[in-house]
Amino acid sequence: MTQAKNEQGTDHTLSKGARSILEVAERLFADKGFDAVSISDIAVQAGVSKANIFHHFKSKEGLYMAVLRSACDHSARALDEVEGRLNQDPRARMETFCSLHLKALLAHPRSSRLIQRELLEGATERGRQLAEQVFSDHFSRVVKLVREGQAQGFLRRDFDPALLAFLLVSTNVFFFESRPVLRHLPEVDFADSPDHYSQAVFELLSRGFVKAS
Amino acid sequence: MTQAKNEQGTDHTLSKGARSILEVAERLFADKGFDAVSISDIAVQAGVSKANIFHHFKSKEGLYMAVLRSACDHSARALDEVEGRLNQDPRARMETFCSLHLKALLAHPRSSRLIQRELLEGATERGRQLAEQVFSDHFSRVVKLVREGQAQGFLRRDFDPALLAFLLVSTNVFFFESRPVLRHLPEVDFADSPDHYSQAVFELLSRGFVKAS
DNA sequence: CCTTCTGCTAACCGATCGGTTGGTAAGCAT
DNA sequence: ATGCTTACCAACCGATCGGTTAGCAGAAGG
Repeated sequence: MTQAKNEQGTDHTLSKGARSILEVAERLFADKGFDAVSISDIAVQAGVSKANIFHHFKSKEGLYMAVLRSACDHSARALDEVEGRLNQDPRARMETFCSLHLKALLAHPRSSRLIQRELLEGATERGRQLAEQVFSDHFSRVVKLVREGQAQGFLRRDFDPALLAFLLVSTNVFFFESRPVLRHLPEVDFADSPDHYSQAVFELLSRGFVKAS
Repeated sequence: MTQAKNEQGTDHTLSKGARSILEVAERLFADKGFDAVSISDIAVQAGVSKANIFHHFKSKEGLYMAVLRSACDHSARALDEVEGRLNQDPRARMETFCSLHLKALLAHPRSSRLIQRELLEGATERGRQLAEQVFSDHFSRVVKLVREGQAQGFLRRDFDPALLAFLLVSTNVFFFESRPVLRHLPEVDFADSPDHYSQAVFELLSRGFVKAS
């Protein structure tokens, strides 16, 4: 089951029909969730017959898992790319990591939503462990980054690195997650400027909110 | 449509059957989502006939909205209680607010999950504006709290109060949301000690992660 | 005693669900 | 030409979906 993919992530070993099924399925599953999407929906929007979907994927769950796997791949590759672009200054490393991580979330909203939904779903097994693996993979990298910052003396050493890592990830993920709501809030003006948000969060986290004594 | 509820939140104007329908529906909807739960499921687990559900609620969506409304009520009342217990010291006010807010999330996981799920669902209308209203209501209170802290001189004044409010809420919500995953992460030891987590987050946020120069 | 209302149910409805069957058409190697 | 595989589809299947109908038991009120 090795998959040959080009730089866009499209698999050219798949037929045109199979590819359009995957694309449509990703969109619908990400937007509405597993149960709210029917095979007929996907078939109609992909311009193929319903039976053809079962020709390419063994079941609805199989199709969903294929979509989820592809989303996890995207997510992992996006993070690889982020790490590749990290420069050497320890302070800037963390800052650019956060900024780019948020950008990656926003650039692939469907993948992000799919993974996030799967994490939220406690009752069903389905692909939770897949999503958990992606999450913990990302998380470990952030923890590593924080530890390096502490080792190099840029950061205080008297806090749990996992805690800071969790704060960084959570603010990014929750920002992504709640953006539609944030837009309606009169107090919030950063909903549509993720760059500004990233920078402001980092500034606030780094110096703290307490008035210097 | 006035509802008489006692201090436990159970509505004694409802018959025994109707109450068990609501309880079961809340559990199932919170655990599995709207589409993954059938009326038959609810009927069987509530020990009533399927038709009886439609006798008490006009449709599946109607039942769901009733459940969601009750969850929003719970959530709002929990927050009221939190605010009632706030003491006067401006620093302690914020800290206890965060701690109690997280406690409230964890104490009513079903309500929290229902609202969160609704916020995540962009494609369907259903009860999103209800959930959004609850969210923005909570959020406004936190913003107010931060503003007071700034006015009283405890906090720095050179950051956006909405931003700090968002950080506080997001860390709590995301902690609640990702706890099942956090338990599996080797780096994390605060997954099952929310008190310790609250206190550590507050400490980190207040002083910042940067080494004092 | 009779009516009315409430809580409740068995049986049923059309629609849609995920999935299967039997088949066609095209490509490709032998 | 033949045989095998892949891509694809119309028609169909049993099950289950949300929702309706018709009616029963019992309490309330006149």
